[in-house]
Amino acid sequence: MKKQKDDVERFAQYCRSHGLSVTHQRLAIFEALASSREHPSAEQLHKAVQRRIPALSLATVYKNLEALKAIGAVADVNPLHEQGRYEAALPGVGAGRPHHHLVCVSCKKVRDLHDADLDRLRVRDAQGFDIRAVRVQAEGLCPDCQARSVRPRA
Amino acid sequence: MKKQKDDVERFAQYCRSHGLSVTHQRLAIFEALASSREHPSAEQLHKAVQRRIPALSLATVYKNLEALKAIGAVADVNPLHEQGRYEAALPGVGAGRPHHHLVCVSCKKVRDLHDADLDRLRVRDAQGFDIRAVRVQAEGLCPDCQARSVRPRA
DNA sequence: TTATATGCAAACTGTTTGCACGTAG
DNA sequence: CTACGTGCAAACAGTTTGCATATAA
Repeated sequence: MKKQKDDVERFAQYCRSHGLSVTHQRLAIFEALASSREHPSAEQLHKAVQRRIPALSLATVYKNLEALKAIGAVADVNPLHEQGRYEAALPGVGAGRPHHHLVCVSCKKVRDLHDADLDRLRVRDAQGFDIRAVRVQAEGLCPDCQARSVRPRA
Repeated sequence: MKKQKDDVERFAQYCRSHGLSVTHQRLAIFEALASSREHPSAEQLHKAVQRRIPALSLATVYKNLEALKAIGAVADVNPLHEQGRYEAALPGVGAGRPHHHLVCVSCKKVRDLHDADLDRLRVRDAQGFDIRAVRVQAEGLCPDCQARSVRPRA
């Protein structure tokens, strides 16, 4: 496991080439994230990195996650985490049939996607999970946001 | 569109048979949700229903969504909305390759799911979206939570 | 040296809770 | 009549922001 050093260097380069300084906090946060298989929340990450940097503040974790997302070094697991979204599930009423979702990563709009092929998907390696539903989430830009991004300052 | 009356009745029956009273607030909230294609948030729903019931409180909307989820009449679009979750995305480091997710609906654990077949998925009817990624999210119970649910009060 | 990052505390947003009153069954 | 639901206000949790200080380059 000496490949880790390479990764650190690669991360440092990536930051510099994108105009971000390489602080030890930033480095530690990224290392903790990259070596975790937990898809951690900001708080989990904060706790983990505090073992090495006790003075680390939670605000710094948030600011770094934001900065690293902006340069593409970190990604949200989930584009819809800012507020709960609901749908009717009473069989036969509203959205009560199996379906998938189109999600606009910009305005967070969600549209239903009905596709019998996708309904047939099966997961090969469930890692012991008892799977209840397999949902496809297609992420991209909705028509409105595409139009907006052609003329960014409209 | 006189089928709506049937749906209302069906919803009322469903509530009663699950021990929930049928209040006009509850009915209006469900109708608004079932007739929306927006996968609305609690606040959007609140605003929408307030046009008919101006005194409706946001707390009531939340309590109803909770109650209706408990009897299976409403579903979360997204099992991970309580906090942001992150992953490293630097190409080649950590989770920086295309992959999918196993999500435990009980403890919210997320595991990576690598499957070349799933990577090949294409969406048939993108409804004008410019799709950047197609992610499969398999939802179920993780091994730990399965064990727990065998002995509920351990 | 100087632009950027950090830590702290205060502000905000989305959600939950406790309790007095109201209403469905 | 009585249990369940509602509305209000206060409490909470997660996240963001402003500002003085510290640090990378």
